[in-house]
Amino acid sequence: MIIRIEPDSDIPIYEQLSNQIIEGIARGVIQPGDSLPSVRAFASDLGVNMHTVNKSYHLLEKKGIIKIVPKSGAIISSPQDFNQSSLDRLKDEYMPLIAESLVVGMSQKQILELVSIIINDIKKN
Amino acid sequence: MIIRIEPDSDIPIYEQLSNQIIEGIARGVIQPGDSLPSVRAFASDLGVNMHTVNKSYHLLEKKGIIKIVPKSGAIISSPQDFNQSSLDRLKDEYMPLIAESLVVGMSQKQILELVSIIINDIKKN
DNA sequence: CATCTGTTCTATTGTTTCTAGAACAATAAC
DNA sequence: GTTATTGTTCTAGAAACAATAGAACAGATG
Repeated sequence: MIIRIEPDSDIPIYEQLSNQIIEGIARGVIQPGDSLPSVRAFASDLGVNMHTVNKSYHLLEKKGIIKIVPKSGAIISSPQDFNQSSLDRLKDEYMPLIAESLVVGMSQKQILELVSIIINDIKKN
Repeated sequence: MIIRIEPDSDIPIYEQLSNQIIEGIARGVIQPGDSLPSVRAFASDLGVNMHTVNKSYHLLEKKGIIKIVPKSGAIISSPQDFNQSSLDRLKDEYMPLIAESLVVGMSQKQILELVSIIINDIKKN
């Protein structure tokens, strides 16, 4: 799995990493049951600090996407295990983005099309 | 227009304010051509610092949503004035959210439904 | 036993966020 | 024309966050 970190981005490194891991799962590059590299190995690969990777893992665990088994590894959870709070959080995160899309002049159709394009782009992998 | 600021949120105040202004425009509570309160008056209303409101205004201007006319006020732009860079930025922001939705187990249909619900919720105002 | 694992602790550095106060120049109001 | 208001700019400080670094621990794996 190829991870691309941009140190000068306004998005924190630990968030970039979390997002790309999520994208990797969505694309099927990583699958439920698979385990992520150790925080040390991953940090070494990416050229970042161990604690930064650790923070990413804990963010993913908070989102319910992986399970960190101490002294063993970080394992991708099954989609079945998602809960209502994840849905509520996602809705809150969609709202400002959709509002901005409307304000910027996009129609409902255009927004749904954009979302469809992104979904299909992910799925065809 | 009612603005609700949560000082203890993990979302910065200036971003909360920007988001709610955007939502207000999307809902039609504020319209293109309308002007926003002065940074001082708004800050006083909200109980925050003038510079925080100022930062919100500049974020909105960067997004192409308002135009700050020095010594005059901040005016809501028309939707026609949006540009390609806004679209690119929005696409980048949709991506991680959609990927997470898929990972968490939502189907394409469910995602499109959620987006539709949010759009209609905004539009019916 | 030795290694590797995630965890925890202290520490430092730089950035961001928020508040604060003051001053400036141009516009608007009277 | 004077006054008040406007957004802008500057310095400054506090607090939180982001990222790095090094060390140590205890449990699992080989």
